[in-house]
Amino acid sequence: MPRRVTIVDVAARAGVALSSASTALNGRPGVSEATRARVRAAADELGYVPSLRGRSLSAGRAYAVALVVQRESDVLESDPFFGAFISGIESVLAGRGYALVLQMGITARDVARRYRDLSSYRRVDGVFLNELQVDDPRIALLTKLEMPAVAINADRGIEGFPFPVVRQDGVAAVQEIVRHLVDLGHRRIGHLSGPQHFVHGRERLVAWRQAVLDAGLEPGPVLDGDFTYAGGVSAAREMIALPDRPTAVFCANDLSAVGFMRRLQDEGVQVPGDVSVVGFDGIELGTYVRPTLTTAAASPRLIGAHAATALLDLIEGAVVPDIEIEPVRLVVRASTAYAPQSRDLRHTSA
Amino acid sequence: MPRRVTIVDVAARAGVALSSASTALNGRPGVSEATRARVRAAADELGYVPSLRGRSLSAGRAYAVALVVQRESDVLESDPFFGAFISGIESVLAGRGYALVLQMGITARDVARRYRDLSSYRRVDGVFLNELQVDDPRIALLTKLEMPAVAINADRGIEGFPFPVVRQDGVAAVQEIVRHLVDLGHRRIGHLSGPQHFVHGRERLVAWRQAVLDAGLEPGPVLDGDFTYAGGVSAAREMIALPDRPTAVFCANDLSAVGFMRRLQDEGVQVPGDVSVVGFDGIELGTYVRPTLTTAAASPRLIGAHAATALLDLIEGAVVPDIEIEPVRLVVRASTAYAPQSRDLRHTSA
DNA sequence: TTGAAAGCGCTACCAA
DNA sequence: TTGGTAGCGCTTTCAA
Repeated sequence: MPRRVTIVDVAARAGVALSSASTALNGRPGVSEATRARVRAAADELGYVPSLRGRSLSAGRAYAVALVVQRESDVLESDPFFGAFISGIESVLAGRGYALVLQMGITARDVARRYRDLSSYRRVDGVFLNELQVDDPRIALLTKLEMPAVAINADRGIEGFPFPVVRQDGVAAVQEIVRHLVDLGHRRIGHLSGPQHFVHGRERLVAWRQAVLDAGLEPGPVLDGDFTYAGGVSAAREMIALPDRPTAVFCANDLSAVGFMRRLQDEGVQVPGDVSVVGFDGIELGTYVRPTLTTAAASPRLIGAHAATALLDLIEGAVVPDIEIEPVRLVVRASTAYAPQSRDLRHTSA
Repeated sequence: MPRRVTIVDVAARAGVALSSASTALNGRPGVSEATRARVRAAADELGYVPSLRGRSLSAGRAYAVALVVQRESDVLESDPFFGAFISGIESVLAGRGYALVLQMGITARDVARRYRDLSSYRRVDGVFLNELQVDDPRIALLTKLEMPAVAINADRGIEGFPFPVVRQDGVAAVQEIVRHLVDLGHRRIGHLSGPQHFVHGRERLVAWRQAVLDAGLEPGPVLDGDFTYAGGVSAAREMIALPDRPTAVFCANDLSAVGFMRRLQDEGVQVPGDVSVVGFDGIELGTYVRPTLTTAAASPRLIGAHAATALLDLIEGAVVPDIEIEPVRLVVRASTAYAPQSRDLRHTSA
């Protein structure tokens, strides 16, 4: 195996000093155009590829960023959000010479340890802060570690949030959802919640309640969910036992909505005949089921791309403003229809 | 910010030479136990963490491995196999100080470029070779690049395959599937295929045909699929138009099976009443749909863990044998039932 | 504008 | 067993 071509070889070939070769190759000012051209030519002829390792040690950078996912091992499987998110990140990193390091942790302790290790070994130059929790301990941790980070959909209310944030508003979509249901004549609109320690779980609950109140209605029952299919199943069981059932339920995400619908149907409750169901996320699964799921379509790929751009800019010393992308939008499909009472009303009033 | 603690500090604190500190810390022979203990103590007191970068440059290793996924951006989303596979990989890497670099490419050219870049920049020490194709060009590429690799479910037939292979046999499961269908009285058993340029696509077709022949039956129609939900939908449309429909169809994977069932049901064909359907993979989605999908459950997490172990061993210079894990096993659920004719037969013969 | 040289933090070789 | 030292490949500072 031939020895690797180094910048020393390039400098020798071009007949210039090592330092000039470096300056020329990196497009830094300080060499004549003639020299620069000569060095570039030499590099090309030799097939020179800069060593990440040498550069990394010298420049004090890893040229890599990390995404730490906190999941039960099998949940990444059923959460299709990540694929598109990662793909968006990757599309940007690749073009800028950075790599994505993916790590997984089960518990919050695991995750904290992964961040600590990433930091102490200097494995990466920055991280994505995804699926934020209320008072997320990672924020203090990363601040302490002085680790550059970009947060996804952090709570809007926090003053002096220490990292740039990429946001896609979901509140307006929840309002659209509720309006859609109200327009269909629903008067008793429940919510299948996500875990309230998640920012997006809480945000959706709060937005739902507010939107229902804004419509002059009493908020329907809140069923506890956890963003999983199984959680949706249990919630349906719970709802069926309720004395005064809602005619429509807004579920905090698609996966739980699908479990919820599944169980309702298995129990003989018609969707949307008896109960309208709405999800959130816009995952493909929502089009596989019957009825197809009315939902609000987020843009994970776009979020990933913007977050990656922001993180690299931040690492490279730029001042990065918060980024707001096009809001989540309502996608009406077949799981929502006129409320049963409403049909009666229309008949009576006709 | 205090200067980082380096091995020089540790050596000074312990009152030994830099080289002895390195030797002691890495557990290499060549220092007395007393010295080793003193160095370790000094390292602890100082909170020393070895720099990956220094070590990386010096040792000529990246302490990272890569998984390059070839997908349309949105397909990773709906292919839940990867989550568990990655989780299995990660569980091993973390314990051995390696990181997983995840890259994505759309076309085969993209993917080849990613491998080349990983190699020329020495970003990683090895790669996983997943979703092998027939005469996969990556094999020659990685061989040329002298990149250590571990392949997943490579074709058994290849002599002198250049990399260690982690295998989970799927052929026996296909035989189980066909036997299961035959036992249910099916005599006309079709196949919804995967792309034939994939090793696992071809293997499942071949195994299906052989198993049907072994049962003394004529292989039913082969419907072209591509492992996607949409492919399953089209195949169902195609099958419905067929003059002589099969009473059972073995689909090359779960995702296409779900699309296939969906369309059949939308067209009024009962599953399993009119047609029994079987998938392959054992993804969670198969339990979300109705009827729940009979399938063969692979073990992506286990495969990932074994592949990671093998790859790290290989990188560290060990001779790594091929690994065979427990075969894929049939999981009977609700999408398979007695063949319609068979019911009649049983009535007549009663 | 160019070139020499000092690190970055570690491993590994070779004397002592 | 120990300690000095030469790299690994690059960036960057400082003279020339």
